[in-house]
Amino acid sequence: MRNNITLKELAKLLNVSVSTVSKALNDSPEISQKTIERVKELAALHKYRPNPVAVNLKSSKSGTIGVIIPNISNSFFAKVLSGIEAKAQQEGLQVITYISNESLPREKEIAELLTSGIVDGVLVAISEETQRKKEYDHLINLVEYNIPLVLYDRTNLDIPVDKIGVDDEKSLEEATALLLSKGVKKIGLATSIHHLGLGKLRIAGYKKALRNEDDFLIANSSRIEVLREKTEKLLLEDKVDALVCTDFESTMLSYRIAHENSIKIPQDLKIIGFLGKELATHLSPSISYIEQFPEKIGSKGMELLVKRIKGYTETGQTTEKIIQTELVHLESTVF
Amino acid sequence: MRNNITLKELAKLLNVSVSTVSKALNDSPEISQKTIERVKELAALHKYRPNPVAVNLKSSKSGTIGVIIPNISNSFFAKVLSGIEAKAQQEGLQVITYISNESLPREKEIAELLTSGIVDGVLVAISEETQRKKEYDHLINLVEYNIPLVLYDRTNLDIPVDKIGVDDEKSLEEATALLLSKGVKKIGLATSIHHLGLGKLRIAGYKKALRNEDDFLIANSSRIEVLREKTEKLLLEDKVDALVCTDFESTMLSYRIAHENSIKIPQDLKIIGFLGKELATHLSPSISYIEQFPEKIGSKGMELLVKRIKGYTETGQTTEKIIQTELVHLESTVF
DNA sequence: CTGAAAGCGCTTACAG
DNA sequence: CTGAAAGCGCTTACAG
Repeated sequence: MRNNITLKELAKLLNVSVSTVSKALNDSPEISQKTIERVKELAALHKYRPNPVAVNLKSSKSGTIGVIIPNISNSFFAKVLSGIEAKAQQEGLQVITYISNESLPREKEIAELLTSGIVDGVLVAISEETQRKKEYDHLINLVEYNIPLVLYDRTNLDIPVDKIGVDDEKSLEEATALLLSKGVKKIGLATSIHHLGLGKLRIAGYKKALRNEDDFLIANSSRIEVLREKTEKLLLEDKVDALVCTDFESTMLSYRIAHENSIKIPQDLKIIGFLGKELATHLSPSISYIEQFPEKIGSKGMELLVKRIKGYTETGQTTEKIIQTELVHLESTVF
Repeated sequence: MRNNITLKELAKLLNVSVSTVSKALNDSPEISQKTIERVKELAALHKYRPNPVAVNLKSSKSGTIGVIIPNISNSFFAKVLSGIEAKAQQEGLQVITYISNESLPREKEIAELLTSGIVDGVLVAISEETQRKKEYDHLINLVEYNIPLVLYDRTNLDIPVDKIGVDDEKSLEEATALLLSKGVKKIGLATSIHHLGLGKLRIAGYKKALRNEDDFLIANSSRIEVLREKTEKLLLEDKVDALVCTDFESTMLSYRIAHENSIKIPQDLKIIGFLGKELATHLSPSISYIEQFPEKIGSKGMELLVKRIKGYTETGQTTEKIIQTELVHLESTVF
């Protein structure tokens, strides 16, 4: 049953004033070396730690940043959080996590909460619903409250804040182009996220690489059974030689359908998908995937935010960073 | 460029004292209905929100709880966090996330940080290194600082705090027993976590079900290549009819080895593994798995913590809860 | 029913 | 070099 000692108590023990103790602990040049030493010694002895809440009240800084995550069970976001956390630790900042569960109302609630000054800055990946309904007032509101804001991953919305994203279009364009360069003729695309901004960009990349509209072979549905039918058609009727998949669901489904129909990967079918490294490498055969470096997105996003908080960035000027993706070749694209 | 209005400013605008405003907003019976209405109206107009930092300083509560997570990329922990978050939201609490990366030094740092009273309570799953070295002083220290502490998931250590865990031994015992009851003869076990408390318990469950030592067929190694060799031996030489796997790594590896050697699942080999639902159902064939209900662990853990914080639990008395696991049958155990 | 005062634990401009 | 005082934004026992 221990209690944290306060400045006041320390001062009493030392027979000096609270101000002197405070200054000594902060290495103020106003205080003599001797006093500084005396104070620090006793402070260490009693394991004094400044009450962060009181410090925050004085400085009107909370020393914490808020992170809004659409879905933490998505390993992409879990890794982004990991990157954010690591950087925060370096900076001596705390991370408060908010999970929006892809819900706009929840996101609004969170944003509302954050206007009370509970955090010094916010990192947001907007929810699916927010993307669909294009309602950004709650985010703009944060900016008006002078709360530094950085958008990560889901950045294709037009509000003037710092952004850190992935070049989603380019990622699938390059993947598709690579298959073409290897002489693959029929390349299909499977997607369960065509209705999201993210999915649209990835599909656009695929189309850009193929150029000719007649070559587009797309299976799209957010309903798994429909997507299954469409993908089966691609594999069995159109007999595609390769499939690029825009997300976990479509990647795993394609893999499953191939297996069920004894279509051999990579001999009969190449696959490139979006999966985390652990999963992609552990599948059999392993699946070539597009690495997005989520930890890097987290840490770079945090960097942008810290600059903003410290006022290094000019107001009225925003930065947009793109983390380049990388196609990782595994067994599913062996030629 | 908006700024949060303070009680003082509100008081000036209303020509009443700060105390009156404060009491009115808190529906104090000391204040007349008329004044309460006037105050609330203006507060709403100016979107007044109490500065949480100041409130915390008065109440010496931070309104936040800390969660120490060994590894957020592990989807089990991500889901636990999700459960914690959901419950925290109900309780109006903030969640500060700390990732220990399975490191004891980092865990100590975090614990040290938390003694400053930055949080009202802590949920901890200890790191692997902490488990191995059995160093718990930093946790005991938290208790001595009167910071309510709840251990989740990794709970087999002897310190007197509330715990919320999984019955790891029973989970594999039941899984193994089920296979036996279906007439499966040779049941092997693959594990990459035999050196961890968790792994030991799961292995103990397997042994308990089999009873006879001569029947134990175990492939264990934390080095993937060694585990591969041992598991191959189990499959190709010992010709086991079923494999129970204690973790992601061993489950995926077994699956992969079976595939490489054209061993048909479930015809030639049944598999029961530890995987998240999404992955287990999306594999082809899908893998029967042991559901641990991580969200429930999170929310129940949070419940224990909240009770402790509110002082509903008697000091000196600790609760230990176990969340029952459930074997989910998918294609890999079709008979 | 309303307000002045003290105080939560700290920092800092100012005086001595 | 040290200390008294004011103040960060709030709450609450006490007086009127």
